[in-house]
Amino acid sequence: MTDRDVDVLSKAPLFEALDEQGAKALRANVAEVRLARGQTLFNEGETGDRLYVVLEGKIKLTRTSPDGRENLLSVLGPGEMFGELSLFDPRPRTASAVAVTECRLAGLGHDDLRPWLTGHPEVAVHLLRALAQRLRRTNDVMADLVFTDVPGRVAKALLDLAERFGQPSDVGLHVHHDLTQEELAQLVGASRETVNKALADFAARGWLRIEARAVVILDVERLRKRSR
Amino acid sequence: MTDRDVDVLSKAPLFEALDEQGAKALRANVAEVRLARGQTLFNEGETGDRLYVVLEGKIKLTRTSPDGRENLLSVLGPGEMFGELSLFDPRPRTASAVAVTECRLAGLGHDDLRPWLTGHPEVAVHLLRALAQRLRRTNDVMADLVFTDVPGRVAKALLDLAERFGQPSDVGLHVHHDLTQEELAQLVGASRETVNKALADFAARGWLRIEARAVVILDVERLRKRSR
DNA sequence: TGAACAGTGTGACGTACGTCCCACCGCGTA
DNA sequence: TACGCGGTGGGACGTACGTCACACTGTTCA
Repeated sequence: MTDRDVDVLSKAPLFEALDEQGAKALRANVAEVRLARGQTLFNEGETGDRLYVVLEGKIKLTRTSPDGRENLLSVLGPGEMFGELSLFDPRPRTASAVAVTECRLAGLGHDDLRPWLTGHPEVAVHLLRALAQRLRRTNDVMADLVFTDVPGRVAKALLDLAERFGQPSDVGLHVHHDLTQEELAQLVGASRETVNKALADFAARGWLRIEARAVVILDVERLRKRSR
Repeated sequence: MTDRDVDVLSKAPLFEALDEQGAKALRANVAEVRLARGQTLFNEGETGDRLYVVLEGKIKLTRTSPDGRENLLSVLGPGEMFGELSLFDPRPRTASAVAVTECRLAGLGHDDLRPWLTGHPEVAVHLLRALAQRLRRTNDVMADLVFTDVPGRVAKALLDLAERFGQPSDVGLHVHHDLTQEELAQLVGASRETVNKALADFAARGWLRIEARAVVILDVERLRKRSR
């Protein structure tokens, strides 16, 4: 594990609560996992009690409806944690995890983590806070599904991705989200075609430029306005 | 606090992890709150760090969109907990709590609870599990919003309410949900009119009977099938 | 060099559901 | 008795968005 990895890990809610010594001890238990683009880490319905933190690359969490349609819960980048639900609540996974780009993950098993939860209350409290934040975010997304139209949701999704993966440049805010328009559509709960049209419309207005698996946001303010 | 209240409280995830002695000690800190139908306990945007458990009656959690439209997150009955997000993650409340029926609540403040979180790891772990379950449920609801049509969501909502508030009788499963059709509509993310039509359709098919703020489910199986 | 394929761009068409209406019913209050 | 008022029932109409269809591009693999 590189220094950079250690740095990324320390930003995850799980490690935030630990002092240098504790973090070091916990790090000793992580198993590193590497995935190629498109490779799946685990599938909906499987049992599993491992939690992961993204070290490098991007992972998507997806659900499949009975009739085979897909729904993208979220896209996670470096420092973000997932898979913890099955750890706190021992049930089959309710989502699949698939690599959006080549990526490296830090994995921690139930047995490695349990002593930290029971022996270090600060850790549990930090995790409670992290889950509470997630619940809030999820409720926000739900409200958007009900109240906001597809272009609005696309705008919001882009801004969210920009916040986490965006890189400012002289020409605009470069968001290399690595998602196909199909995946973007699954993320906002719409069809690929309507998402495409929304993007084309934004581009025609000069708010952004479309690139392969990326957009360059030219007018953040307009986009933000459209998202509400 | 009556014996019945003690019984109800003990089913809340917060108390589940405690032994008889611990539960007794924690109960000593609860403040009882009474609300009349329609009365609001707290509002979106307010600060607050109290957690509540419903002792009797029903509470709804609602969010209001910027343009004034309402969204009903959930309806909670006896034994169910709410308001804990602001306790774990100290931010303004993101939903309002309003009494759907006359009701009584047990309230616990941050200061009363903190020692239990840090001193009794089982409590924190139980709460983590409760939040994980909530997150799973919320994700389910989100998937329904994307994939299921309004009648399907209505069917699902009724079955969910039936599971929690339903009382079997000779004629059918009596679900006294205490919600107006408007509230039901806000719960499933649809307009009052379409929910009404869905209900009328179900009734015409003989799957249920509509009553004031209640339904009697006559054919659970058909309704379940329709919900998928 | 071409064939196959994944991803994108765009138009035509159908429909589920929202909005706008109004009628009706029961209930409390003047 | 009449009058509002909150809630329900249900029709007419518009539209956002899904589905289908097809053309176009760039990339990979014979």
